[in-house]
Amino acid sequence: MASRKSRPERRQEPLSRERIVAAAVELLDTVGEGGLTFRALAERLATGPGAIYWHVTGKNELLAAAIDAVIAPTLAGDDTGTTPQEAIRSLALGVFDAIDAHPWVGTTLAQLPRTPGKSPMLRVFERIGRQVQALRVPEAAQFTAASALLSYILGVAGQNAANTRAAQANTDPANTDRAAFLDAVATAWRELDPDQYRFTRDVAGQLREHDDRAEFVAGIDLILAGITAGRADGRTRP
Amino acid sequence: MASRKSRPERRQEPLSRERIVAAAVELLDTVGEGGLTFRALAERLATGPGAIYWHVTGKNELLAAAIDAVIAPTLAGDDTGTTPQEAIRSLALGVFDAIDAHPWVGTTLAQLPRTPGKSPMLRVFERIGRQVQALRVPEAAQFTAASALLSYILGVAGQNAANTRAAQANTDPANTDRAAFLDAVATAWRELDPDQYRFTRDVAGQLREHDDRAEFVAGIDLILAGITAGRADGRTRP
DNA sequence: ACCTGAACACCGTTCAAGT
DNA sequence: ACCTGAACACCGTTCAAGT
Repeated sequence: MASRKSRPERRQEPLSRERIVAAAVELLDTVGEGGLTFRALAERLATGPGAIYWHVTGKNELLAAAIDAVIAPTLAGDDTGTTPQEAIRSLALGVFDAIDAHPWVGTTLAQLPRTPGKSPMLRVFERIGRQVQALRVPEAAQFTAASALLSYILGVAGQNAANTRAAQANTDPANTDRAAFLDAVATAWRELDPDQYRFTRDVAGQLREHDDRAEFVAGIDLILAGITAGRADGRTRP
Repeated sequence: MASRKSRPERRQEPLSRERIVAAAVELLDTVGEGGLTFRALAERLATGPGAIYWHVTGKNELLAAAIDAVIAPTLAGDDTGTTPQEAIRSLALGVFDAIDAHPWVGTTLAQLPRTPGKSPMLRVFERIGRQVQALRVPEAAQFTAASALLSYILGVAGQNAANTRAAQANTDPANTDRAAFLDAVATAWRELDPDQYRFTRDVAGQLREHDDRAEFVAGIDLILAGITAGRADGRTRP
């Protein structure tokens, strides 16, 4: 009685690369890295595992696309009107925040080759490089400077992902209490052998008031200071 | 006739954690990351897959132990009699060379949590930290400095592993011609859209005379310069 | 105490067959 | 052109049963 022709069912939208990647991101966010399975993905998309292969060559490409979907938006911002240092800081923080929100990104990101097009890393590299040029770094040193910044960002990304995973393993998966995790690490560090781990014990206390994000920018500033060291405009915070 | 009691067969040495880890390293070195399988490992040790579990809790622990076996020896050196900068450089290069010789280390290393004991990363952190203290970095900044250096090292490790893998994928697995790979990347970079990838195209030429190892130390020196910036003894190369 | 190896519960990927 | 889902060739891990 209601309607002559029933509307097309919601779940019968045609499959597409975008829908698949979106579902993959959702799966990764909710179930974690181990949860991304062609079978689970197929079920979520109300189809069979084989269907996905028509739109995507395999799991590697799917993962790369998922990472790209999460990282690319953070690179949309505009750099004009700020100092190069500020631009690099906000660029780096954008990547940091994206990884913080999607911890699974950090795990894989660091080991994607910096190949053209495919990898979002090349876009980050390019953006950093332009600011390095704006810093008037001599041409021969530009590659080194941009690479160092990118490597640092990737290193922190990996460590951060490892920490989130460890935090989730220690407590129940629902409770990602970062502070409690840091406390546990600090306590463990303080119990290390004083002869073998003098320094680690010394800095264990600093873990308590530790802010991952602030620490991350501090590292960026350290590298920026190194890049501009010995120059008239060498101050990092202008 | 030869001997009354036959000597125990070579392959019947009892299983032990060390033998298992050694076999795992060998497998990883020869067949790569995907080659480390409990079945393949069991075959190499002339036993069943289940036997391994009596000595090792699972694959994660096995991988961590394999990494430890490769990294730990590089930390054996003595730091006395050199400047802190030199000590940090040689420490970092030790890790770099170990990863270069065993590319599979780079993939996993970056995502091991810096937990006590388990991870070789904590030992590296400790060693770096001591030299940071020797650099007379103010106490409040020591953690940041040591963390930045470690993150950078881990980031390069991951990138390096990714590059070796990409190089092996492009050419036949036997031929890990790094130079040819860099050439291919340089060419690809030069073909990028000039509007979108201005910087990357600019530095593509530098890839040709690029030396991974030298580039790595240059980055370390950049961070060291940042750490000591603005101080009387601020020069990195004394 | 230590080893064996079949069995369990999964994977990614392929591919004939359908529409 | 696009989808289906059974089938293939694997995994890590467990565990009864052996010595």
